Amino acid sequence: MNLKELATKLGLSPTTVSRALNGYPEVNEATRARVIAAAKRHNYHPNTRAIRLATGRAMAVGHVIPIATRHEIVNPVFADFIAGAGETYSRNDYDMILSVVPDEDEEATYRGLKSKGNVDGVIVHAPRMNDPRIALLREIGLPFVVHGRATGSSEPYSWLDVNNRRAFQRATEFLLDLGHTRIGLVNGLEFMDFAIRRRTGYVDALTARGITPDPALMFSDEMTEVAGFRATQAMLALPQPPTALLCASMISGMGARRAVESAGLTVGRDVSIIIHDDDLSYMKNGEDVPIFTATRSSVREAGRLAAEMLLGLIAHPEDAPQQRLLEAELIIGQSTGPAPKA
Amino acid sequence: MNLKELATKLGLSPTTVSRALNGYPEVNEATRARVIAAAKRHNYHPNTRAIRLATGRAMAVGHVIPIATRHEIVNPVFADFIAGAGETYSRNDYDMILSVVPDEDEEATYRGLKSKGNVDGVIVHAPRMNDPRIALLREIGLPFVVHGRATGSSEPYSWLDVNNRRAFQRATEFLLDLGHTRIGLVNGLEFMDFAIRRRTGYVDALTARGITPDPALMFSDEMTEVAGFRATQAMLALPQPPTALLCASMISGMGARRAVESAGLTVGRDVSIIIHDDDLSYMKNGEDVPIFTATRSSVREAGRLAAEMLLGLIAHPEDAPQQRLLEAELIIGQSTGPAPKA
DNA sequence: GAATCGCCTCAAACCGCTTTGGATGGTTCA
DNA sequence: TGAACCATCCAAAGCGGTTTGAGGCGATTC
Repeated sequence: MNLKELATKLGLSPTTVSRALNGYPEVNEATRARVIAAAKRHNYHPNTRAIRLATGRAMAVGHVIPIATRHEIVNPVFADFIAGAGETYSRNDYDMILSVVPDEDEEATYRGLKSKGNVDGVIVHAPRMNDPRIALLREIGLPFVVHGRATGSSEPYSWLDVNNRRAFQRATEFLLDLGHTRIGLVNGLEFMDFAIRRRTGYVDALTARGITPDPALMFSDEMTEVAGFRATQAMLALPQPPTALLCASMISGMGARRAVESAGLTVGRDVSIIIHDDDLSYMKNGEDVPIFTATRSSVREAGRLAAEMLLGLIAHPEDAPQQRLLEAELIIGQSTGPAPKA
Repeated sequence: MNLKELATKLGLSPTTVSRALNGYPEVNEATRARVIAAAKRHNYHPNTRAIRLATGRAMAVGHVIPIATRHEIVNPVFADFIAGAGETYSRNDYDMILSVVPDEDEEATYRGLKSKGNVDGVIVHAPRMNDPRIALLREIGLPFVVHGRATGSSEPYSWLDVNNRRAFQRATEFLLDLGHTRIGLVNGLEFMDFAIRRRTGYVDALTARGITPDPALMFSDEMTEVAGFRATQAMLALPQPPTALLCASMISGMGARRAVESAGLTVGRDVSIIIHDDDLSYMKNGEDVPIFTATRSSVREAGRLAAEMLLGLIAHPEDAPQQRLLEAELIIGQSTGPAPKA
């Protein structure tokens, strides 16, 4: 059933039927009702491809997921971020199209998306320092929202981020208040913007209390279980091992836990651990009582909001770029305690 | 730059330019070369929307990710599966469109996808027993491949699955060979097809050795850390606790580990653990020596293959349904050992 | 009674490509 | 030498909608 058939069946022209269904005012309300009823009865759904060609809009947004060719790692937060964004898109009848591309093909992918016209805008994932994608997207004129920020970009652009610096600063202060002074950092890769900011927060908090950050206590790697394990194991082997750790994610925190326990120590007593918790649906940090003390911010909610920002931008491209900074909560769980007496 | 402009610029008709670019034989090779050169020079990319309307093909496949409204859990294997599938799609110039929908809206989503014509086929995720989606998709005539199988569906359909029964059977046998007789099962939700099959494999192996499966040792829940923890904790509190566990995923295995260790026991000595390892990129089971003994099958590879099957089906809809059963490897890690002497 | 005005409706152009059904001119072959 | 045949190219008709510009028509105004 297409528009023309429906129109003939109703004894109307396609024009009128189209207008009736799309809520244009120049059609009699009685007629409109009749048309809508018929459309429902005949189960008429306008062909998306035709709408897209006619209107020039793609009614779709792109998410380009870069795969680091070296590590081949898909960041697990994508799943939840996308679930959140997807909710927004469904509500607005937008499609979400995902491109999984080796990071060296990213530029070509964005250009293709624009020139072939299959999306109206994109979400930029995993921004790095001085991320070239921002200039690129502005150049080719594709609306975009960055999930995170890109230190080093001068011109304003739209982004949505968690206050990573503040979160790790507060977490560090919390540990300091508990009497810890040897605090280790199990950070993500430090060319990623969020990791840089977290490190800054950590360093700032230490410095503010007169503690000189010790490079031997700062690790930076993929946020995997194994990497968390290795970093922790290395730190625990030091002459002056840390009594507390800041971990970049739930998963690296689990690696840290394994290292602590396989060293015969107990988490929360011998070694305190604070993680950053993205509140992933399949990776809940305990139930009533959180397993880990954590800085928490829902990445799913971030997905929802970022998608809304993007749709807004697409609807009003002339608007100024939007920014939104979310604060993480500091939630107390079972993995932290006072520093052990020396 | 569109086709018509390019044609005028070349002094050719749109027809010829289109044919030249699409490799049709009725065009002089010299002309073709000239056209291709001009297209490159002017950075011409055909408008996807127009192609789609003209050809009637969407050049896109859909992945409908159901969100269980009750738990709101996004299965973490999606990320890797989709990364794998995405590779296949990119190579074939297909778009991947993701719909994240509450499971009660699933049927409407599939129908909409078909009648609005935005995809040429779909991948069905997370099949359950007697899954209604199979009949639905056949009815509406949308090509599909199921990731997994749906016990109870009579008519043939295309699927790609891991031999879950066999994997868990072998894992159980391996534990039996090590002298374990009290073996616990920390399974996924048993309305999911894969969970049913795993349980069958486990039960079969026990029965074959004359051991009656003990309901007190069989748990079924979401595959989360917390669920793994709880199930394990409950079993360890039994008068006759298990000396070995089969866990449905790396994540539930981590919960199990936490429970074992917080009971003051040691994994691999007091309690052996075997997990199923989907070989997720961010959740590697150790490096040289695996952390967990595991049945392993790469879900990313599964994504690649399933996508290939689907594209084949779309290209040749008349072909008979395809099936493919992947075998999981049993890899030995540090989490298993002989049964402790009673 | 003619002119004006709103309200509805329609025919036709258009979006940018593919594809069908010729047209053209040069070759080949009987 | 004329017919059949290629090889090459083009005009035009879609694909299924949206949107512009133009009426038709009954009611109102002067």
